Amino acid sequence: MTSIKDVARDVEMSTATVSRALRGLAGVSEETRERVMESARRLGYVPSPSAAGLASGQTRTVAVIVPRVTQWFFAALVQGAEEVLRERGYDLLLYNLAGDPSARHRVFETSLLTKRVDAVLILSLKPSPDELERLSRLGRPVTIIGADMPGWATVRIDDHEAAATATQHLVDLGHRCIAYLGGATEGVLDFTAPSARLAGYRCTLEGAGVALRAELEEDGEFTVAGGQRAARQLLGLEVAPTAIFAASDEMAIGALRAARELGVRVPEDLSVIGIDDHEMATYFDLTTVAQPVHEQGRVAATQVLAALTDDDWKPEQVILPTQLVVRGTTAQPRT
Amino acid sequence: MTSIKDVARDVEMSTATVSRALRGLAGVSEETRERVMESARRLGYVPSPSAAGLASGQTRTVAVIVPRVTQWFFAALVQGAEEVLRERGYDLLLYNLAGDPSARHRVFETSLLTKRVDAVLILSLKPSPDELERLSRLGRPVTIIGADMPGWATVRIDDHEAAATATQHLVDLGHRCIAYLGGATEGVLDFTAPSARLAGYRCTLEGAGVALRAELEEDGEFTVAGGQRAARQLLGLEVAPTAIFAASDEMAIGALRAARELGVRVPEDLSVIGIDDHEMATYFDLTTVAQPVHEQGRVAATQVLAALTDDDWKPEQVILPTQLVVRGTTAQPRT
DNA sequence: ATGAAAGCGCTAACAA
DNA sequence: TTGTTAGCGCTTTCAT
Repeated sequence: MTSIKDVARDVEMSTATVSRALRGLAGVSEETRERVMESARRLGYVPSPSAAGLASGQTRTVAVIVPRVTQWFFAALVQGAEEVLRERGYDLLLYNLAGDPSARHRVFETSLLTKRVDAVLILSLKPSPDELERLSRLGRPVTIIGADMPGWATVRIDDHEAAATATQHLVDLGHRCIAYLGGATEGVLDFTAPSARLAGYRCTLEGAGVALRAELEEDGEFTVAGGQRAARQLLGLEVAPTAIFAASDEMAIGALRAARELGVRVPEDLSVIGIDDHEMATYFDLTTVAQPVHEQGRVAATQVLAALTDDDWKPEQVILPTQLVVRGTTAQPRT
Repeated sequence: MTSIKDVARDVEMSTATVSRALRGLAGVSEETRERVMESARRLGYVPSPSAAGLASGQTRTVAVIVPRVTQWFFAALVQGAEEVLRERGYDLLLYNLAGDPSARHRVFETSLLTKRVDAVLILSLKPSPDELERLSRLGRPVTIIGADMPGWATVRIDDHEAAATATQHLVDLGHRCIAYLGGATEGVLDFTAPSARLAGYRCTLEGAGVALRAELEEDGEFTVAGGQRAARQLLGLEVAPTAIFAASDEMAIGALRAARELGVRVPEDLSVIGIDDHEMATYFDLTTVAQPVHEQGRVAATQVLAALTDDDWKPEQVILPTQLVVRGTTAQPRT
């Protein structure tokens, strides 16, 4: 394996100069740089990240912690982040928790990350106080996507507003009996979205003078299957809703499925709206509040890299815009 | 940052012994091992992967190269692989090509991989001869998922058989005018599946004494949108097919969408079958030939790690079974 | 069972 | 602009 020494010998220079030339640092004559580059190419030289990391303390690697890559939403975030990282020459170390509590424990507690990565990207997970403590002890930039944590660098949408937009759309159509499909609003595995979206739903209904009914708020676990189960429940109510606002498109898709099962026509008998603009949303003709998923991944990666290079960097809370996308699953209630 | 030296000093031993004790190597007294462990814990010692990598030449990291994480199929493979890697203490470096040719070029050509990972997992990509050449020069274990490449370690399903099963299902139902939705069967971006599935389709039709019609074979690009476009085309034919076999569930979903658009009823006027058993398949009530996606990721990771540890390891071609899953999108043709 | 010592391949501070 | 010289924090012979 050819090392920097081989290149140095080849161009008859010190390894220091070769290192500088290869990394594009200042203080190297143009001629030298070219000779070094040419030699490196000719000899097939590839730098050793381990050696560079050991000597410099920088790994040019970013850890991305994701709840579950198989969910389109998280995968899209990862993809956005990966693009930016790659462009800037950083590698992406993927930690997929996939619902395994021990995996989460290991990543955070046993400081797997120490000395291994330059920065950390946390996708749609709300770290516990203990985990936050460990993260800050890491002494490395951390950006969190989808959480509202003052003092930390975060990227998210305005969940309250997004939910309000969705609910208002239903209200504007004339619906008064509107159910909510959400998820757990507390617990370690929670993130900001569920509670903020629930609040947005409630506020809007109250603003419209509609009384809240506890039995119209169901837990759909943010999955298709959970949404289907919860919607089945809702549609079986004595006073069934004429519309369902699901806090995620996957739950909304589950609701559509439940409606079909029960012979409830959409949008004639039931309107359904989600949040996300999932890649499949268009194929279900689902009305939704779109959020820039891919872009959030990009912004988060950009932010965390900025923290690595800018000296006067301080954590920012970035909020990206959402947009109502009206498709075919919402309509006026039958009179 | 506490290093191995600090621990050595603390237990009044050499760093060599501490290193051995920490890694569970033989030749360390039980008492010493316990003292070392305790001290390491107390001092909050975390080993440096860079240093270990530099000294040992092993990074305990595996590169996973994936065409596009946002596609459920690939994400599920990644998740399967990640589980196994994590269990065994390996990290996963994700390279997402996402259709960016320069990304692919960079990963393979500029040997981003050299000195960085112990092994490589390639998901559903058929490396070009040039890329194969580079991979073998890596001198590291490589496992390829979804390709049929004798001499290399591969994990896949029998694509020919899967396609035959799907086609035969339609034939058995009485269909004679069966269209095929596939993808490019050549080019660098191709993998084994498209051509093998097309062949399985053709063989089965011929076996059933049904004449092939070129206009019934369409390119759906293995995406929902592509499938929809291609199916629209097929359904507009003068002699339109009574059934469509899509080589992937995503294309099948596109076909369902096209049928709905055109007022073609499924399964009354048109039967649709896919391959994969995509997570959404059940919500579309899609008949399909299921393949063990997650499991293929696990097997591939297990295989590549075995190569790392077993001395007498040689590349194996693993083929995992598929299974017909009949749901509601296939039925007898109307007479 | 343990230790001494020589690197692994690079970066960075200091000199020249 | 370039070179010299120490390491970075481990692992791994080779001794003992």
